[in-house]
Amino acid sequence: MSEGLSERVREAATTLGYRANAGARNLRLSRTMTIGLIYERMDTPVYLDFLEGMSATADRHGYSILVSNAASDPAHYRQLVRRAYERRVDALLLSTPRDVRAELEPFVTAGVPTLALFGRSQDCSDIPLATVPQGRTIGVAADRLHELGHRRALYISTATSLSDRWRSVEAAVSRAGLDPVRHIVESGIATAELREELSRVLAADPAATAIFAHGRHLGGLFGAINQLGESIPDDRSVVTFTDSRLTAGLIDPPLSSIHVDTREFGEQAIDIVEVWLGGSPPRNVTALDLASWRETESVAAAPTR
Amino acid sequence: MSEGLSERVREAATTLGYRANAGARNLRLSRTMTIGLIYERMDTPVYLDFLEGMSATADRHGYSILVSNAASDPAHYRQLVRRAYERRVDALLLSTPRDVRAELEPFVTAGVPTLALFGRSQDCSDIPLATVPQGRTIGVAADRLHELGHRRALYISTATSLSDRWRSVEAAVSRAGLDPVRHIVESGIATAELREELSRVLAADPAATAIFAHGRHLGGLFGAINQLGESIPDDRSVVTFTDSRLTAGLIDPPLSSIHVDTREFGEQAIDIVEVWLGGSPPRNVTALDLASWRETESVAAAPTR
DNA sequence: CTGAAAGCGCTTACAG
DNA sequence: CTGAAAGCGCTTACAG
Repeated sequence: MSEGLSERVREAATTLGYRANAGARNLRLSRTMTIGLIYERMDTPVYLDFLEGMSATADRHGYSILVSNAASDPAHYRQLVRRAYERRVDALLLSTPRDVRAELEPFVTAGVPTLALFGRSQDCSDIPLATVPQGRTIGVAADRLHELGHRRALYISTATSLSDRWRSVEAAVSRAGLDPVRHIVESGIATAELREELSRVLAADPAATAIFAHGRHLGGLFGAINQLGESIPDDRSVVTFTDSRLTAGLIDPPLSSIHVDTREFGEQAIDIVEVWLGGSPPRNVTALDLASWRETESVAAAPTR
Repeated sequence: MSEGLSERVREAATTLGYRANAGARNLRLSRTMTIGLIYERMDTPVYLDFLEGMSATADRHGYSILVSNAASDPAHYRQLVRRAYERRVDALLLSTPRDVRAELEPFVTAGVPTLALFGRSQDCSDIPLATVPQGRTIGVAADRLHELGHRRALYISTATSLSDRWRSVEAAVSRAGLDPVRHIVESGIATAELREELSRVLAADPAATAIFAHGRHLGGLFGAINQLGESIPDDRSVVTFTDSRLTAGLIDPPLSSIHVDTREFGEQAIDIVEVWLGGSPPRNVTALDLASWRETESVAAAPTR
């Protein structure tokens, strides 16, 4: 075939608008160039950061991402896993998988890369996990708070958490020489209600001058502190977790945080999968060093009695 | 075939773990049961709300969603459109398409449902658009601010916006009897820098007691107001746009807003596509009535001189 | 009613 | 080097 001919064919293809059918090609090559992502829920902007990172690297490797959301429904989660298998995704990323081991069996049997993210339940303990351990960084924060004179730390969160952050906080805070206390908040509580609840908690515990809280409880916390006539950081120092790039611009001065680069986490998750597709499965748990302590004006010396 | 046999076959299939290959089935049926979603960027949590709504309805109809992100790169956007075509998505949702008309041609020719979201550039004016018009609601807000004694409204935003909100604000605000002024912010500006910039703007314009600002500029705005020793709502009333469910919990008291139910928008976008797949294309622009005025303590009577 | 064949749109090994 | 055939895993129209 002459060079000129090949050129003319190419030209004709462009003119006629021929575009190869990727599905047909992939059927022939028995792959789909598709990576499944199943979210257990979509309740924090951090998931968009993650998706952005994933999407960027997957794109670069020619993969497309099939996202879905179980919306906190375990049965739905299982169904989504089955669907992902029917679609023969080349790899599956699972946000906090819980009680889905049976549905994952076809993937495991077929040797399809299947990676748990953020956390996983007991039954899925043989499914490789990628996480960003925050214990060390929480330790840095706790030490700093102790240095600033704080002696009692309050951790605010909902009850269930597969990533089990309370244990990390409790351990790190005790080690630093502060008393750890926990306040459990009902999941999905309204901000106004949370404000009242935290007002009582704070009023009853003036010694808890260091506070760790998650993004979704920040509004209620600020409201409570305000309502009590207290202020940040004069009366209470506040630290938050994995703040999203997308919400950072909402608070000024910005909060001190156990920061996690979630976008980068997304990129590295795909890297792991990519290597796995190349034949090397990851270890049972891959700890990504993506957490860092970010100190801002929301943290200061503990008030003197 | 006896009923018992059919039952035994079904059983055997389950035991052996047989799951039909959806790709092969879809090739035969020349469809993919896949809907493409291309984001021009992923810079607000609102996009996760939208994705959640889309995902829920698409799921219900048996469709999967292929998301991608052009990350503000026009060439990348065009490439993603080509990729979506190669994958033969059954329908394509485009967040603010701009200068991609040529790449959309194969979809248009093939009669594949292709829907623009939020806004579209001039060249894409024949691609049906779904939006949530906010003019009326901005009018309600403006009237309310006038009623509260405000006479000058400041609108803060970046320069480019396909949805062109400034025109709506300008028109509505003037109609209500307030002077509209605009302050253009550099895209991607840091919160601290924005705080300084807005401090100067506000100091120079004490009469602008009503302020309209987007989520990403709120931190800087709060900082500026604080820095000037002013407060909300005593000195300035603040209104924001399409606040995300995901960030609502971050601010207390909550902000007044031109609220848009973005999750529902996602659901209805899929409904439109679903009807289109059934044979009825939508009108050139579908205006969804999903905006509402939410008044909170961030808005109050204008200060008396 | 049952079973084999054709075909969806590709790629690749193979014969000419 | 070129061209026709086989096959990826399904569904459906068709012959027996």
